[in-house]
Amino acid sequence: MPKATIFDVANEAGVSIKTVSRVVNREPNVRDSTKERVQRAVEKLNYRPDQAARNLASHRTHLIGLVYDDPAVYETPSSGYIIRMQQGTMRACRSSHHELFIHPCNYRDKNVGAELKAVIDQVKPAGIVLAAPLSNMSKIVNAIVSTGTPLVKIAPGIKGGQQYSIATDDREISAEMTRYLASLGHTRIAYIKGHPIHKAVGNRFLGYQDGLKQAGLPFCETLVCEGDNSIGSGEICAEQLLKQKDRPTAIFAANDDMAAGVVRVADRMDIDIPGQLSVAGCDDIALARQIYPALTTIRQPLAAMAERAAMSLVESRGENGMEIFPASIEIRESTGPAPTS
Amino acid sequence: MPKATIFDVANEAGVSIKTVSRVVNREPNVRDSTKERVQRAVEKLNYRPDQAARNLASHRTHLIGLVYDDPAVYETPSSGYIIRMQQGTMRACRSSHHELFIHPCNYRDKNVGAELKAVIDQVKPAGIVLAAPLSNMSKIVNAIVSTGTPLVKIAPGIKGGQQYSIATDDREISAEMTRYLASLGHTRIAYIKGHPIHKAVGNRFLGYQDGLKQAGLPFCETLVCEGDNSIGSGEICAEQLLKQKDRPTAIFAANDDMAAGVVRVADRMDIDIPGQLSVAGCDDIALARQIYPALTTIRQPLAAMAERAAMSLVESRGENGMEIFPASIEIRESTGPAPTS
DNA sequence: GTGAAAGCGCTAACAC
DNA sequence: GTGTTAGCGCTTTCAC
Repeated sequence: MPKATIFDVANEAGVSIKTVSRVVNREPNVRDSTKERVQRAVEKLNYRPDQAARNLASHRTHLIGLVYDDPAVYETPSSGYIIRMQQGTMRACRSSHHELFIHPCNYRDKNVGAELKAVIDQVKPAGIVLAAPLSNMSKIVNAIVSTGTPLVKIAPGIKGGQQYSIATDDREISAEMTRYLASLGHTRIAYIKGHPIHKAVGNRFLGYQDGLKQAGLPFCETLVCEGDNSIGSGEICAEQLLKQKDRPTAIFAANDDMAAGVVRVADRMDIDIPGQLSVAGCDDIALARQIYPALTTIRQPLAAMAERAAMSLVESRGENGMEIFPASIEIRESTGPAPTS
Repeated sequence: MPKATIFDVANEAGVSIKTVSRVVNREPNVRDSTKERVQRAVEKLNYRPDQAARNLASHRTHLIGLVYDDPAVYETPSSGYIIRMQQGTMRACRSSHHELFIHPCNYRDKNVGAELKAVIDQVKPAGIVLAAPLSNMSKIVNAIVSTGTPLVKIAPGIKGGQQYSIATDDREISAEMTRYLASLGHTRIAYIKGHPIHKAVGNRFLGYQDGLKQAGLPFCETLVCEGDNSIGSGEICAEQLLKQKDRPTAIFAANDDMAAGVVRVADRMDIDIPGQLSVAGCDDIALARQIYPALTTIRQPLAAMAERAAMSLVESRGENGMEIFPASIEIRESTGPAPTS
């Protein structure tokens, strides 16, 4: 049988197509009895509104876009972060009958703005979920905003902006992790900073300094190193940190990938984790549990955050402001008491 | 200025809308001079065809769907595999002005078939790229085929079916890996099988047996263990294999995740890799280089395969048959000469 | 509460 | 080669 249209349903129910449209779109002003009659007809004919027609007439679609920086291009395969975001947005899409399209892009490219505009213009998504670090780049944000498409930013790292944001309390939880390491007896706690372009990750460094102060430990420049969020940069930083004469007994990295790099170097240098060195990461991506020893890390509810972001889009309450999701410390195998040398 | 329509362009160029349509869609039978005139008008008015209208009139979209099993639900985060596929299909989409929508699904669910049909019905994608192991499940394949949507299967593991397939020479390359291990002096080479639902991974076991035979080594039941493609199952198998009195000196796992599990167990049991145990995986996902020691593995050009799949869809030559991409052996840190006990 | 009619901006079929 | 004319299946506007 050929696909039923809105006319078939109207015929079957003995009403006009407008009434069918009202019922299908849950608009008010339809008598209950009429509504029921229409719903029966819909069932009977197995009617499903045609999206393309709907899109054309309404100038909107049921597509949610997830826009993120594509790390693959730069050999920093922190895909765990992205996968978790995808899962969250996907969950929201499923429950709201939307579909998800993904658009990895490269912020280093001069034309990202124009590219994004073109894509949005083309797809006409119902909304965009914008992942960090793109969410803290005005170039990107403005390009999306200029299309008039609803936007939610994930972990923009800063308060400003007229868009709704979803973030975690990076600074506080990082302070807590630092205090936890101090509580294990570590006094030389090193820190590996992330890529400076990523504002939210930058907040973690502030938290590290807070934690040090709260634990009564001095901040020491030589115990800080700057990576770029990749495993490779974690390795380079770890080598630098661990070849010092008075080397740290704990290293806290601003993300799990860099922490994994530290573990690789320690393995290679035959430094026992956590016996001689404690390592902590941040994000709790899958990798944290895949390596040995499994990483103590900060669990960010990324999927939940992304799901919330997508839901706020489909519910399209044009909120602004920021919602904070609580992060938590996940203690695994890579941290332990400071060595008693 | 309001968005230009095909009428505006036709006016500007002094032709009919059909001619504009021809030029925009690169159809033949347009005089060069007319074509140029139209193109100038398009430029001038910055005309971009409206996708929704196009979709409605043509009953097609410019969306490519990537359908895969969502491992997240089952705590087997082998996301590396999926990410590589996404990258490949994305590349094809970019170069052909398509967008990518992703649809993870769960083959264990009774209703996947209906769900897929509904989604396809809704989105009307130009084509579907179907990842393994879904590609070897007739329930899934038939559901998609019944919608009439072009389909390309990735690594279906078997020849049959009327759809175009893209695969690697799993069996041969696995034999080669086995011979490589034998050439290092290993005589007790264990194998960890993958989940039986995954046909392509099953072929690797045949290759292992081929390789053993070619190297003149006996096949030994007690050196074979069956996992489910997850890290956790790799750990369980490794424990079983390594607690034997006459334990293997090499373990070849049917995928990288399980190989990573072996590495975790060896670390825990203080077995040196590759000094006392060589470990080899398959797929070359990012994880293979993220752990220490980095895994010797079989490099599958997954992204290239997925890209080819998506391209064949947008070029919509209704091919069938199977295209084989060559895999290669990637020697890293986890394999070495057999111990000379 | 409900319906009639007018598009939305394109593609497809066919005429010229 | 090029143009004409119908739709595609909805939403919107506004009248009743």
